[in-house]
Amino acid sequence: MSKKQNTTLKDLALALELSISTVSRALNDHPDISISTRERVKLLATKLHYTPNLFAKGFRTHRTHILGVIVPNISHYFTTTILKGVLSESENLGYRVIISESKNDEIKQTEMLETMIQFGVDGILMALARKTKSIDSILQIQNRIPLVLFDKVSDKIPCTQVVINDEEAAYNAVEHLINTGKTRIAIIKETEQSFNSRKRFEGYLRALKEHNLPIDEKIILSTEDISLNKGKMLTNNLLSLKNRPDAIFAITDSAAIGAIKALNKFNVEIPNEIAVVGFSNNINSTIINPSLSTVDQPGEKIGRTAISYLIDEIENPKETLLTKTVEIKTNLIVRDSSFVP
Amino acid sequence: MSKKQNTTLKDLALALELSISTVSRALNDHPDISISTRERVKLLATKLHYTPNLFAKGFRTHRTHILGVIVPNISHYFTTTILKGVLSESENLGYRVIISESKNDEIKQTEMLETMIQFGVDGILMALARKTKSIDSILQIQNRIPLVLFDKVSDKIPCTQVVINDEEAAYNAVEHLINTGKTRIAIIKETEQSFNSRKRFEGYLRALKEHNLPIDEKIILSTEDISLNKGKMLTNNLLSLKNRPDAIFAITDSAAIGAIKALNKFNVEIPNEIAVVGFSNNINSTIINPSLSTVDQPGEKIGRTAISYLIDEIENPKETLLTKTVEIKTNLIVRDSSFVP
DNA sequence: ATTATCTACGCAAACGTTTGCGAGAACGTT
DNA sequence: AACGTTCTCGCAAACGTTTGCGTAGATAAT
Repeated sequence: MSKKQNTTLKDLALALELSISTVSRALNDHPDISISTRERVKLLATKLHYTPNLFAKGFRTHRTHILGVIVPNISHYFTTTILKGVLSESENLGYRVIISESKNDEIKQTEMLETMIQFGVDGILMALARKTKSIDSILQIQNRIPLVLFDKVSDKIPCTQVVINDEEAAYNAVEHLINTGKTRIAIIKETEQSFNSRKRFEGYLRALKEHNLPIDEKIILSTEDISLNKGKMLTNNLLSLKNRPDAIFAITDSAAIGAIKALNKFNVEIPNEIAVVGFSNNINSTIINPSLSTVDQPGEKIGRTAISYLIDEIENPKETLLTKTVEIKTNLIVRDSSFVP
Repeated sequence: MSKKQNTTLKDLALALELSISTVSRALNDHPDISISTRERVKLLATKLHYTPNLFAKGFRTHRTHILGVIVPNISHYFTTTILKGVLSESENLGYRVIISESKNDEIKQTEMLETMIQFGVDGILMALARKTKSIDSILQIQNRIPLVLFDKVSDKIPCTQVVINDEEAAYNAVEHLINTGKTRIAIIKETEQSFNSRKRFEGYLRALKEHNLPIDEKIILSTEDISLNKGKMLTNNLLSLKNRPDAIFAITDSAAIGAIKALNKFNVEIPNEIAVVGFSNNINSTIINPSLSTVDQPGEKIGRTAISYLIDEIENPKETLLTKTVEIKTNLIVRDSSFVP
């Protein structure tokens, strides 16, 4: 009904007795326009609540100021903290974000890349779906628009990648256990060689080696799809060992919580008999009893830096694509599951 | 480098020796164009991977096929399940979604409404920020584009609102406690009269009345900002009562978990001495020990129906704005915190 | 005085699509 | 044979913005 016509450049031009092009340049601070007229134009523009028509603009400049973000699963708490950073940073820099879930489905993932490009996003930020094989479609995206990877990354894709220092974080976690007097530390990890799992395992190994502790295959457990239940089951296996471990480092919080549940069930004293450390700082980690020691991943910071790199690449296009890994520091949060007063 | 020019209507027209307008109409199934040419055009279009330039299109039609979604906090698990539904349904119907967080800040909320409109969204879906006062700005939005509310709604805004049947859900939860033999049921709710809290309280009262149980003000507890810690504190209060309750109905899972933590601390047997029921079916509800009985809110369904109503309004504009409340059924999940074999 | 340089602005095309209007061809009607 | 319809299609304008180019006037250089 109230058609609330937005004011356009034409309106401003008419009112100021200038040409449309001059008004446009004035608003964009083009040096061809004298300072005085620039100010005159801007004054009226704000007075009339002029806001540029984003379509006409994007239509001309092929820039939409919209970013695409693809995550495997939006319900993971860690993901949402990243999204918080993504949203706030991009809004600060004048961009909006459209989000999609790949559900760890590679087909869907490439579909999304396509439609996002079709929707004209200026750049894409994504965490790879599990077991992403066909790098091709992703590489194709790259000579269309900038791409930045985070969390789930791949060194086969030449772009900037924002991750945490998995290896060091795991090293610190295991070292912490060693410092509390533990000498036989089990690990629960993924079989499937995900980037994160591999790095964390390396950190685990380095910590043991540097502290001259033996590495025992029997307490290095792997599972295909790591989860709370798998954590439980594998912990049961550990408990049935003749030579039980005195600590468990689980590569993910859910597995760690499963471990605690299993230990609780068999009345194993935590952390005295067996300590537990997880990874991610889920909300759950304070719900479980005893509360879980874990590696905190600063999600917001990851999101913010990933976005800032992406926007930088959009606004200052580089000639060559190169892999650049940005590592965000994590920090260990010690709680009751590993705390020895 | 490889400028990968997208094919345009012009290209098709040239190749087919037709005019641009005919090609356009053919692709849009305009009756003026003969079926045979329509097919010819479409064939070549798919062969050449023609995809319409969304900007030019939006520029002309003032339609972007982008929806705006505003939520108070993206990190709430319940919110993410809703978003799952929102994303999948809108993608099915050919729309994309841009998401923003209001952080329960009313100022930010109205800002976001503004910039979303500026970005040309076709419609907006939102959950109100807590204590939203100035309905004005929202009403203003409404005569620009369609608006649908979900979860946190207000009957002062004439639009369709998708919510759960709070009253009935609470009724069922309390009735369940009564059926297990409980007769003195406390409630932990919000003071601030949020829509949800009020409705759930009404359900609580109705359940007691219909089962001829007395209503005792001393076990009706309220808090301004409901949380895990508040749940703990209020439960401590309940425990210090001479006449303790034999069950607690907390209006939110976090408060219920706080209650369980407090009960565990004082070695109160759950559910025999005091049973607990929460509301939301957080992930946490299975982490806590004993596991929490709670009301499951089908987030995905809420998201999907909200989106489908929104898109319907976009594609079939109504003349008059009217309040229409759509209630989604919940169901009670009984776990150990209230289960009596 | 003539020419070159600079400043400040306007003209008009272009981006790709949709759409009102008009018009030729084919057909049937009288 | 003249006329009215219907079916297909093309012409051209329009959406709001950016931008290459042109240019009038002012200033500086020769």
